[in-house]
Amino acid sequence: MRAPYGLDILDNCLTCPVRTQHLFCNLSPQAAQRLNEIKSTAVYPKGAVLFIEGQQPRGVFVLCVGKVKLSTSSREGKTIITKISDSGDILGLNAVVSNRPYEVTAEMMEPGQANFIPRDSLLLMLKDFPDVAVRVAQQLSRNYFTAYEEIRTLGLAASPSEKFAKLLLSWSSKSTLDDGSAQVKLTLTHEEVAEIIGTTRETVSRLFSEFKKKQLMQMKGATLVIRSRIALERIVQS
Amino acid sequence: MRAPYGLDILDNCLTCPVRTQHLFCNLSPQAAQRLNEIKSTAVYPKGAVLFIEGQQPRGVFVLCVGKVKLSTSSREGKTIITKISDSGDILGLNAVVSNRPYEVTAEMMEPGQANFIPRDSLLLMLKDFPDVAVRVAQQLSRNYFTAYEEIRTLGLAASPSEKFAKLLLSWSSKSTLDDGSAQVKLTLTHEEVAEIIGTTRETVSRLFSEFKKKQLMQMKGATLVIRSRIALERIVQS
DNA sequence: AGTGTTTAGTGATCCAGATCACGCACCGAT
DNA sequence: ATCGGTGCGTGATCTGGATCACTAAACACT
Repeated sequence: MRAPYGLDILDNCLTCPVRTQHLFCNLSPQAAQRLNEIKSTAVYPKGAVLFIEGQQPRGVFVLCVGKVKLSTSSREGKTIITKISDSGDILGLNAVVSNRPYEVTAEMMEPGQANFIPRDSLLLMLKDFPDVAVRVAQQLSRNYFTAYEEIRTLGLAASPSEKFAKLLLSWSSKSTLDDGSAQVKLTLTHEEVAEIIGTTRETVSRLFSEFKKKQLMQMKGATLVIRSRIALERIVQS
Repeated sequence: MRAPYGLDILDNCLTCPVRTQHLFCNLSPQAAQRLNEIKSTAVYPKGAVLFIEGQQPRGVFVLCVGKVKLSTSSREGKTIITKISDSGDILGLNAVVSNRPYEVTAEMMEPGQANFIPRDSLLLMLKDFPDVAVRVAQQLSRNYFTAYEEIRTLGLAASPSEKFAKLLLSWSSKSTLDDGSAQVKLTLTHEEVAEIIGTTRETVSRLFSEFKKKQLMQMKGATLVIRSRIALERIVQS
């Protein structure tokens, strides 16, 4: 991990891995300049809450360092985690653009850093800089796409096993070796995994055992080793 | 229903009920002009398919007349209906903006009419007209919002009864009388309702009986009469 | 009117996964 | 060491809805 201090958006753009088409990269110099004027940077401890479901949108957060858990809860206390964001992600964009309450709660899962852009400034920018507006539209439609994936998983994938397999695949896709195996640092509790795939803690425990027994995966300390993606894909079937 | 022929986007804007903040209304004259140049209008019979899940996006459809069923299917043939669109809705926008395959299949549920705007023309417009880009961004974030609602329903609402109650509420909200009752023309089969709330046809049948017995609703021919929203809201609880 | 086709209602069975109820391992604090 | 807290593993039970298998309407089309 890079030094979390002293980054501005442009630096971050340059240093962030992969994100070449990041929302705020390769903008016109004027837009980039403006962006750096209106943003402010802050450091957050683990457990810090950036915003809460239902709040009026104050602005967007551009995550530089750390992981963020996005979740929604029902009145009865059931919670689902809809996404784990990491560096480069834009949080709260939909709420800001549509001027509706934040639809999720965003909580830091580890210490990190984020740039904050106030709502009004961002909206003004959209009007002044067409390139930014187009970027924002693209980002929104990407968000929509992942939301749709979620809907498919929740609505079509029948069994918890299927959803679990899907989750493992999504994890491993970020770091798959040439031989089809992958290693992922597991930072979530069983409880949290349950909230992602919409089942209970106990079922997740049993899924872990089951998948280990079936040689689909194994644990090395806190590292999850996935044997073969192909076998998992056979389980998913959707 | 108005005469389905001879409408152009601007006419439609003027004649469409409610939609004052419709995507293509109140644009700058130049933008409106351009829009009318690039759009083309067509009439579709019942059952016509505007686009299919997985296809490369050709463009967006602005629905003028008729209802459209948006659905996704899994490989095993299970289908979920994610939305019933009606006049004024923009279909395929996300796919076009993000240049990914259409994420749903769009099928006319009744004869209707739609304007088609080809992908390239639309994307060019976004670059030339910032106001259109902002509108598109807003529309996308609204789409995201409804998708998120869907996620909440699927992920948090436990029982079919709950989801069914939620569905009835969403129907009645469009046409509730002062005394809390509402009448809705039921155009869907039990099968289709099942695909919306993610359960089986049989369960939907039983839900209908159950809700009738509990005095929550009743049928008058093809018209669904909802007694009191309050009772339904008690069932939803989320 | 008659015949095929889609839609609805309902009972009987079955089972995956929720729920409940433990015991145990681990870790940091006193 | 001891103690609380948090997360994990697993058995025993219970149940809501899926599934299967029908019959009965409703409708559509010569």
